[in-house]
Amino acid sequence: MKGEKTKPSKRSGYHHGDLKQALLEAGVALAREGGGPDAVALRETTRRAGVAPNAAYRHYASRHELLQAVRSAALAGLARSIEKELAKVANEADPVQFARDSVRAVGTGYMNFAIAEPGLFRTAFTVPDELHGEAVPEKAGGSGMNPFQLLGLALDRCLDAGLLTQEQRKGAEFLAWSAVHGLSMLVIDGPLRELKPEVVQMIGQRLLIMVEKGLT
Amino acid sequence: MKGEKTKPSKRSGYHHGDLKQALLEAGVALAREGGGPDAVALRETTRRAGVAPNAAYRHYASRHELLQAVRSAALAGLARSIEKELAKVANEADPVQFARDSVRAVGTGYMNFAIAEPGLFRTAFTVPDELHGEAVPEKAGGSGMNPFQLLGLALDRCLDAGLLTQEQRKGAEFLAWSAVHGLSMLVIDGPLRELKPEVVQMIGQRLLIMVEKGLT
DNA sequence: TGTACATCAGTGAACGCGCGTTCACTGATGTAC
DNA sequence: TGTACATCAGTGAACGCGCGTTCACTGATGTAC
Repeated sequence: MKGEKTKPSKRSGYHHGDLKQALLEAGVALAREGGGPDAVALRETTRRAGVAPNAAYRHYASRHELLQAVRSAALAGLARSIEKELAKVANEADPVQFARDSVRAVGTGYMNFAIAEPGLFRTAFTVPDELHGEAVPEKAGGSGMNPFQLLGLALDRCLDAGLLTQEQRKGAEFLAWSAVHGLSMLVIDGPLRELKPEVVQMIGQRLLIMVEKGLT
Repeated sequence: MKGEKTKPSKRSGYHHGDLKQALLEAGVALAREGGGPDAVALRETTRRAGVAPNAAYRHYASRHELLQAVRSAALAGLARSIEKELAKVANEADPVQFARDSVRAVGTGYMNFAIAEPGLFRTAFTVPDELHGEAVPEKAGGSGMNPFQLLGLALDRCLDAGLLTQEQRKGAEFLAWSAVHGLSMLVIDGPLRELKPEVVQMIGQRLLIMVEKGLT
């Protein structure tokens, strides 16, 4: 047996094994701990991976490219958080209740992630600097849907259940998303940052009710 | 006449005249042009003011303190934008319509500022790093009310007009604010960033309708 | 009104820092024969 | 199965940059007499 190779992230001599992945993980850790994208420094990332600074250039063309990978991972994490909440309501009988709960779940998963991982959340919403038409690769984990698509899914359920008209459904993503995104931001960065968690939780629920009522 | 002193921002020899103000203005310009708080570098600020780097320390204890001043100015700018919209509806007959329009005005002024001055908007919502109980000085321009207070004012009008019950009024700031803040963020930094201005404008109006309906 | 002097507001040079990136290199790996 | 060699994935040293901040200083201003 070639047992010595089974430790994937341990250095096996001169070669690393999977440096690209290790760098990505280190970058994610930095974004998480450092509270945002600025904390993802190429040098510090390589330091964490136990490698010379320039070794990163074998796998990423620049610091910016590494950051985009981290951003992608952060977005995937957000998606996973939403999916986790969605899974809880996956088997409902009443389609109307099902649709309502789905929208709620998306909002809850979104805000949960923002509060639990503010650094990654901020990183996920960093503007990609050069906005050349990127097709959103969205690799890691889960269903492969991004947060926006998951919200669309939940709203489609409202449409199917007759909660929303075609007219109302159109562009509803933007409205619901805005509300949830805004509260998340205000809680982690803004003036609501020192509110107690249970208060935030309550406001979050009221916000979702407002969205439900306001959309129809 | 002492006409030589009338040019306030022109250097009058060794002494500057009003360096503190000049630094603040340069800092605001940097935040505006650079797209956010990171662009407010102390050295660059002094360079703009035509002064040695360390001269800044006569007026601000640190880069951080300068940044807080810039942040304060940005917040004041936001308040002014809201007040501008509020002023348009100041003289209404029907109190219900007046109240509705007031809330709309606050939201519109808020979003207008975010879109017109994204750099200042981002700076306004930078976390003050050390969150020692700052009493929000809120000096410059206008009524002296901050954006949050202006929103509260508009919502009070809804309460007065009978649009909102006491129960509904409570904490309504957070809900309305979240929606408007979220759309602003998504438009300037997020996935809605390449939407055409007229589309954004329309979504903004729909969002405000949603808030109105959702709050009651 | 004129002078002495303390105070204020600026200068100039230097510090150490961490950063992203480039260069020429070398150790390890895998493939052809 | 053994060896030659191209390729790959790392090293080590150095670059220039802009930053925030500190130091000892000096020019300008205002006040007391």
